Amino acid sequence: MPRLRHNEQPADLQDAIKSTAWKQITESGATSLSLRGIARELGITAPAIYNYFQRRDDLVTALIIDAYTSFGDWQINARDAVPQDNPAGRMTAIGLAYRNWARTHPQRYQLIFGTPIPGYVAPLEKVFPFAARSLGVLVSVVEALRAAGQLNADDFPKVAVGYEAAFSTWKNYGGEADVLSLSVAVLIWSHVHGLVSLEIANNQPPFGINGDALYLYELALINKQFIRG
Amino acid sequence: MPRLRHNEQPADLQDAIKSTAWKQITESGATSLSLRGIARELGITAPAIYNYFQRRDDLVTALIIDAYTSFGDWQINARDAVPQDNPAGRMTAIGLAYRNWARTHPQRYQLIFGTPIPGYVAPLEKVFPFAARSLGVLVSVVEALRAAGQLNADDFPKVAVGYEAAFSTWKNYGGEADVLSLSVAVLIWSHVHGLVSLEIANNQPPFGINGDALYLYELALINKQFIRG
DNA sequence: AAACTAAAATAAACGGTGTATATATACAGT
DNA sequence: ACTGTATATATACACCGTTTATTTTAGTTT
Repeated sequence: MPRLRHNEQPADLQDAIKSTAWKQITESGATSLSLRGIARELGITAPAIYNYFQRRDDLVTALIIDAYTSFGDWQINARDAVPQDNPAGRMTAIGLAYRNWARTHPQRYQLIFGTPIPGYVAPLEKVFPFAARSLGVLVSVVEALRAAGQLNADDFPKVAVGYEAAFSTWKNYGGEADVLSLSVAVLIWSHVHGLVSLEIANNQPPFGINGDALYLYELALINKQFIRG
Repeated sequence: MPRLRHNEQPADLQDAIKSTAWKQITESGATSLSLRGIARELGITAPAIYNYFQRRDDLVTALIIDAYTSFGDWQINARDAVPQDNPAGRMTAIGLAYRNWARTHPQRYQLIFGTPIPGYVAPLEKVFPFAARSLGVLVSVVEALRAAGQLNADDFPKVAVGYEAAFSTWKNYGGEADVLSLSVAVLIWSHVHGLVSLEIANNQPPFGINGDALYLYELALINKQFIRG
């Protein structure tokens, strides 16, 4: 037998390419990510990268998966630091962790939720499991609230006919969450995402409010809206 | 006197460049905007564009200003279609208009709130007046609520010390709005922005909720939270 | 140990981008 | 007609992702 294939041997260069990519993203932003730049820093030629990533977009996808993994870790750790019998406290904890992660890793946040790479569109089938792992933390907290009879979402809109099938996609990746819990989680997610994305992208007009206080106010609003008792 | 300068004569080509840019953005997305592509379609050479826009980024800024103007128009029309003595109705109207505009012009929305152009960062001093005109509509509705004693935001966090000065920037462009009204407007804006940006970017997991119903639910939440009476 | 074979690197090139510089052209005022 | 300037083009540079052909490298087999 000849030389082993990549996926059968320790992929040193593959890791080196990714970490160099992260280094450049951290230093100069995701928009200036370039295969040639990575190769330059590694002392190799650009086409050599194609032995490890068939396209630039495949590298970006790998980076996005790394980012989602890091994000999901923060969410899991934040949730599990609060006792299981306190879902309201867990909700606040993961909300704070959401913003903290985004402010600690703004480039990663942009990579996931922005569109910094020209022409790149994330392949859902590859990224979804890792995105689901992250959102799944919020879903699990909503589920816990529901199980404890503390979820205040009686008048929540029903999922439209024709979309139930799409929910099974989630179940394949993210477990057995209830349809209502998923829907509520998406809306809560959109609230924190709205504030944080504006803050990270610096799109907030420069009449800057106290960011910490405003975010805490928002988390309190979420609790007031969706948690009873 | 020699030939007139651009800004003193009918700027045919300047407009042609912009509308060709919009055409290409609409057809193939903002990420594939290219000066050479525009020149190709106009039958001129790429450097000729530099007589009208000193940099690619200046063209993008002009496009963003156009987009903000269109967005602001929708906001103004939506607000003024509801009687002045019904600020709650006006709030819902501009909320619906926000999403309708984004869904009608997803590329324009992305151009303003996404980062589709590699390396581009909007020059705040040029863009701010037009952004302020758009957000100013929401601010004006919040102001009307406050004036009518219907604004429910007693426990809203105060603006942090050191930021008051930044508020005067807003006043220069956007008028005499109260600091509290501005703060509340930003939070409301972040709510609709969170939902709409996820919808436009297709970042919402594919267990799609009925988008219309969910958005209406969110607008109802906003009314419940911030409007009394 | 030598020969073979396939993986992984390089070299060179293609078509694309934004942009700077130098040059040609067209037009207004004297 | 001449002159000056605005505006076009021509050319070139430095990037980019990607493809092709070629060389090097290293493990397996004889």
